[in-house]
Amino acid sequence: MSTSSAGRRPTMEDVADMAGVSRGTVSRVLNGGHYVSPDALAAVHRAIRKTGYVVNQHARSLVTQRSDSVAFILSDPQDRLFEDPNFAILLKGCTQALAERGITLVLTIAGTLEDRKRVGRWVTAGHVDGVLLVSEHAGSPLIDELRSRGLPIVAAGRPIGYERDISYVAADDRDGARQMVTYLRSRGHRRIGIITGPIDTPGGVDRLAGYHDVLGEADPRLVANGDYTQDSGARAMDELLHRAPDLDAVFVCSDLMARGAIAALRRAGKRIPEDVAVGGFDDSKAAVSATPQLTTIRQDFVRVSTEMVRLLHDAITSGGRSAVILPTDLVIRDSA
Amino acid sequence: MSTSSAGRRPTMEDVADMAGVSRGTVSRVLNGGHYVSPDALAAVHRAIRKTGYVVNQHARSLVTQRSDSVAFILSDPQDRLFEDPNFAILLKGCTQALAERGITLVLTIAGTLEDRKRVGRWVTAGHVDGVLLVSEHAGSPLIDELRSRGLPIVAAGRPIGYERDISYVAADDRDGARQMVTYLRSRGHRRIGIITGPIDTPGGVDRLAGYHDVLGEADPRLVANGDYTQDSGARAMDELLHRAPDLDAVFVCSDLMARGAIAALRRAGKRIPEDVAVGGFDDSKAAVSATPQLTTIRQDFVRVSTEMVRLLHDAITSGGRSAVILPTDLVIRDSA
DNA sequence: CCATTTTCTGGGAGCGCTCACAGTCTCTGG
DNA sequence: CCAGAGACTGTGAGCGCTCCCAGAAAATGG
Repeated sequence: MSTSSAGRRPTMEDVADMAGVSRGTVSRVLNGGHYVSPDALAAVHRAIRKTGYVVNQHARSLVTQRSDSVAFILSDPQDRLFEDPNFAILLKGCTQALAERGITLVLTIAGTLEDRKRVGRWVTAGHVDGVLLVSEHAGSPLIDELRSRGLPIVAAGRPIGYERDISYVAADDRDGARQMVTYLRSRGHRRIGIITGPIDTPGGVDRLAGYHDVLGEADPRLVANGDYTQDSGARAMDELLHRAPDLDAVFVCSDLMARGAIAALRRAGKRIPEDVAVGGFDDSKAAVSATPQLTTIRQDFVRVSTEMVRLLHDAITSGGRSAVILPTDLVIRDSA
Repeated sequence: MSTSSAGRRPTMEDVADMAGVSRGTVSRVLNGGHYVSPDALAAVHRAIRKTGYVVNQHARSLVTQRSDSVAFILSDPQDRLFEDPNFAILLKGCTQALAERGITLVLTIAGTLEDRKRVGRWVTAGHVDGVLLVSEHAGSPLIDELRSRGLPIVAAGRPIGYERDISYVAADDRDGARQMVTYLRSRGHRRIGIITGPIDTPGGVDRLAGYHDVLGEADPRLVANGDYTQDSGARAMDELLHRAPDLDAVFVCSDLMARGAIAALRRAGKRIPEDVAVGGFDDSKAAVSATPQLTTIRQDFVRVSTEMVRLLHDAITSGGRSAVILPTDLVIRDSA
């Protein structure tokens, strides 16, 4: 027992001594095992098992300048996202896709401004090699800070105001909205309302833009705002019914809001889809569990997550930025 | 421009040079600023701002053996938890409580066995100083691995089989169940059924134990198992109605399952609470949004999170383990 | 006034790893 | 039989920080 003292966590040196080789050989074994003789390889593996050696990530990262981790930063002030089943898919998808590349995903929440600062410091201190940004609202100082450090970033959804600066993966919100409104019109509806998402989110502005693409300027009384929650959908629907009692269809920019809108329509004595047709967006679980089942727009979140990871990996290894827009599809069910 | 080259990220040395002091002084400023003259302090701060210096966490951790981060490990094979509003409260609470101590919380998901291995390696490599364990099922190799590395651990909920080994914070499930069943009996119900959670979770076994505490061995036909999902609650209720059509009350071990059970009871033509009284558990949002509103058992998750963080912090700084059991309260609404 | 204490500073050592380089040893083919 | 090309190994340097210690400078007390 000359070198291996009691409480200390074993180092490469300990492993090397036990295996009768040098640090360098142990390192080679750990990093792929090339140019290592079978004997040495076996001896090192045995020594690793015996000592219970685990690499010291800090020492490794200090020299490699890499941590093999990326952060998934959630900067939604509310916890809206946790209730969104699509979010869980996105998170799982990213975790999975990164794991395949040997990278660990860690999620940090940065709801408050103070959180954002703390997380910014944490991230720039070198804990991660890159960042996946989710639901970052316009004008957040976090993006600027990360950018100034040269940290690779990929956003989920179009990062308003930063389209030319950071990579992102987004569903084609605008086209999805166009598809839905076109479909509603093709079914003979003429007074088509819209309940939008928050106007500081891409899903808010782009889906509204798609609506206008098809209908032109339309009647401003047919436009109401929501915030993606079920309650806000009901409230916006009430408003719409009040302002435009003759409306015969409504495009609701999220399935959850659509549920609220349907409840409000029912309360007003409207039948769906006979009196008012309802179109949703997301094709989340809420779409099929609603009555009637929602006609909606599907976004492929599994695809979004794999693309995000691909882009981030590219950015980490070779730099550069790019954007990917994924198609959206109309899913016809019973509500329209 | 002798030292500060272009692309390189600034080091303490750069800051020291610019401020006209030594590395040691910069380090002192960064770590509290004691024994530093006002002049030097100002100069260093100025240099830090000018260079945009951020500490290299790997270099620091390599010597301090600390990372000032802790992991929140989610090892639920399903994504059940993401739909649980209480989970969001727990996560936010822990993040907040840790932030107050200058520690960053990162969440990692370890659903599959492979994930668990990867996360185990990641954690033991030194990325974090401690671990908050959520919904760890009995017999997971993760606990053993973390324990063998001497990593401080605090579990949320009683860690079955590891009660003497790792710290934990739990609500008093057993007493909560007792309160509910006692209440149901006090309202005149005599055939009281139970829909349990998974029997490999503390919430599953302890709430059932509380039920038996009050009712003795009871009729085995009155016991059905669920898995905390709404659907499983409905299925278990159907089963119960089939086996014991005369039951006049049911204690459902989660609010979400209670919603399912209510739906099943309705389908069977039962009125709630007149024909069958229903008691839930959790006092989640689901409890108040249900019709009728659920009589349930409240657990204070904010308190759970602060206690978990306190215990973990103690464990990190001074070692040792302990357990905290928090009281649960009966909340009477309309379903019983 | 000098002897102490207290404040403040610089620099060496070393945390545990990777990487580049200089070797050594074996196996080819001419 | 020897030159050259592999295969394999050990070692030094250094990543960027903290910690400790020695020493200088300033404040204190008798």
